Amino acid sequence: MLKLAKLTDYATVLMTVLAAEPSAWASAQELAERSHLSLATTSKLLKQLARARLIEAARGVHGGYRLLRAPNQITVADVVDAIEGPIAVTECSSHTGGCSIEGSCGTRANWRLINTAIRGALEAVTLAQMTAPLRRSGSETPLTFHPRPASAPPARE
Amino acid sequence: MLKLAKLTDYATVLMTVLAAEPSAWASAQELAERSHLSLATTSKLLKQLARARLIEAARGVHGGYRLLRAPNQITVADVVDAIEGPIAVTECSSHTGGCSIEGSCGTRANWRLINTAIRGALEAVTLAQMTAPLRRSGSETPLTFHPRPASAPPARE
DNA sequence: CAATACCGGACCAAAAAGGTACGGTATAAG
DNA sequence: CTTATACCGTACCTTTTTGGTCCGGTATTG
Repeated sequence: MLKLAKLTDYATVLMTVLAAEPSAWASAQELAERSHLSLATTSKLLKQLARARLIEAARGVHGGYRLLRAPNQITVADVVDAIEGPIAVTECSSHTGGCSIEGSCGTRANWRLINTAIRGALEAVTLAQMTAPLRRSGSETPLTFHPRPASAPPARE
Repeated sequence: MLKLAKLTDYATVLMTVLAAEPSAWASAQELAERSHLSLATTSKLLKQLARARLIEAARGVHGGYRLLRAPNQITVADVVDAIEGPIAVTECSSHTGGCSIEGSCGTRANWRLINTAIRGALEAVTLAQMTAPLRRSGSETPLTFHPRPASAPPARE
């Protein structure tokens, strides 16, 4: 468990499809086909992604959607935020109050840390990396977690 | 979002309560009171934790529960596993098959990495740390994520 | 044998997630 | 200026998951 919503997963698929041709407009219809999702679901997700300002929308005959930032400037964390809202592993890991044992519970701070670490893991992977089949530099390539995703990985263009 | 179940949160509370006196037996009744949870819910969770071999149970008049390992040998990941089952951020991040776009989707490997990183974050925090109010060595203490925790491996049995 | 306590499920209600539908509005072509 | 395309907003419904409770059974102690 500790899984994220299916729709979030779908959203990342859509985003990677969009990342394949960053500057071209693609209609919801097209994207639905390419991602093997229903048009209705696709539309719903695209709307949410547009509202979160990850993609931009254009109406009209030749309208559609396209990324608003370069694939290496969009992280998985961005997509999760867009669909599920801010990450909060536990009730108390983000906002205070609402927990009945607030006073006696000394674990809040630790949850916050865990939360931050998880977010870091999601921020460490960009769309550009998701589209690339993963360069393997060994048998297993552990995901190194840098608090800030600084450098741009080699986009396959 | 990306939150873990409330019951998992409760379970960690129970575990920290147990960690306060690692060698003493405590009945479900007692634990329920100390954790401010209902007896029914407490029992259910304790049963699951016992089945996962994180705690041991003793029946009879002076029975109860207690930790099966030292507080610094039990991680948050263990508790999550016990209550929610193995961590799997997406459908495809653990087992193969079942995904309709399995073939065309090049993101599986990356999800696996993200999954591993998240698990690492959960494995990096032990019960002992959860009970301690967190030693702060600065303004903010970021949780350093080591892909492989050297000193305290999870090693479930 | 009686009181204490854990064991194993079944069960249910509430909440969340997944998915669909529909009336509305902007754009561009003819 | 009409029409076809395509996004927009939101309401709606169905299914699944989650949270929580209850009960009959078994082991242990005195």
